Amino acid sequence: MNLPPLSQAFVLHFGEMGSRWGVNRTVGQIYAVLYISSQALTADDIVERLGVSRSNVSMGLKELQSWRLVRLEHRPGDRRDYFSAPEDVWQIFRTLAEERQRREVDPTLSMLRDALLESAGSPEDAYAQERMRRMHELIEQITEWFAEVRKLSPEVLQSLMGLGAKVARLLELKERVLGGGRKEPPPAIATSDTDPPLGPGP
Amino acid sequence: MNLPPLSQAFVLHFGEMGSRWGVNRTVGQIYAVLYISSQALTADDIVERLGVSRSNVSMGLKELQSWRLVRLEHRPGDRRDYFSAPEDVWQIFRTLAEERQRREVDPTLSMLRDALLESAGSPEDAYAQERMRRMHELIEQITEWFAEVRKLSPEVLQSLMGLGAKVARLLELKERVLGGGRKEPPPAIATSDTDPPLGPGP
DNA sequence: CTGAACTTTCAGAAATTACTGAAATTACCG
DNA sequence: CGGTAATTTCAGTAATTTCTGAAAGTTCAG
Repeated sequence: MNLPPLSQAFVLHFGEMGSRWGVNRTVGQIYAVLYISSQALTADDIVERLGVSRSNVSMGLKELQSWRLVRLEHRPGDRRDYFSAPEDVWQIFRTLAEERQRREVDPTLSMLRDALLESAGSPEDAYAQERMRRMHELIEQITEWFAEVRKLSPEVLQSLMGLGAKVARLLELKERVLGGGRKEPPPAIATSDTDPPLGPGP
Repeated sequence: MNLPPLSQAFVLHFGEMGSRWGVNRTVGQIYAVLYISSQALTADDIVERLGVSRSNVSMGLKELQSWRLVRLEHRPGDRRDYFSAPEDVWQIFRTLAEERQRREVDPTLSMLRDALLESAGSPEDAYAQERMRRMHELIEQITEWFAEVRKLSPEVLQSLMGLGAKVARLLELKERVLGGGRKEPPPAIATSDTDPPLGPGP
């Protein structure tokens, strides 16, 4: 590996972390190299910095492109592909969240929806189905919330995050000022804690 | 695998998904079996349902315990260990988020902090360090926000999620009502989009 | 103690995943 | 076209991870 010391530490760390994620070491390292590079790099630049095979880099870049985490560009009079990682960290975060949603959450939602349409053929399955319903409900709620939040500009989002839990106090404020002018009526909100117990299974 | 049809589909799916996550197929399946079970199960019950070795189940349960996703209980007059998955889906979500924070985010924050304390020995490293600073900033902000949000009760949290992006409008409302009575002064909020460009590297 | 019931550990086998170099393919230039 | 510079694919190998059965460990009743 051919990198200055700080960069090397960062790249090695991303290699390790990559594995805790859905990507392999090399993919993590390639992304790290691009993230801290001040200019776009060719695949051979990356080979040179990481000391892995050209084909490995090619595959890694392809995977990073499928995550929309790297961008491909070209230079006039140069046939090579140049790769770079978008700079805006908020945008990176958003992209990551979207891709994970697509890869991890959507298939699960879809499986749960299918299972909820079937009719249970045994008491065990009936109970299982009820548990799936609860999981489906949760995931759908979080998914919808996140889709909404994605519409906010980074500025507003940052303000909200800056407020942190104080947002909860805003909620009370709203109640006070607008006097419960919500779409849904204000009866006690159902929570998992207050859901009726499912009762013992078979 | 010895499970009724709906349960089996769910368990198989969790096995697949487990791999996209940081856990292996068996661990995912064990969790799934416990999640949809109406009562606590012994390790041998799980062996029976999944058709994997006893030792594999033992290791998987240990891992799930380290994630705080399963709970161990005992019954009077029975020496065996009984395992169950907590019922409350919100609590499960919270636990997952906390563990991932601990395993994926905290080590990265720590590495970044260390790197930011060093002094860069080359122009490349100086640029890399600046990029790391931006990443550190983002992660820290999101981490703090999440720590705040964790303090909210599930009820309030659900209300907030129900509001979705409408929360942003609350923000404007607050400005209007309270007239900018914030801790921090209200100059334009710095965003990644408006950060000064770092300029070309070396 | 002893032994039965249960759980954990661990070394090696099996399965999976990652990586490489060679060959095939693509893109472009003259 | 033919040639060259680049990228991609792929079959085989290397490395890693997962899984198992056997052995060791633990707990508790008698």
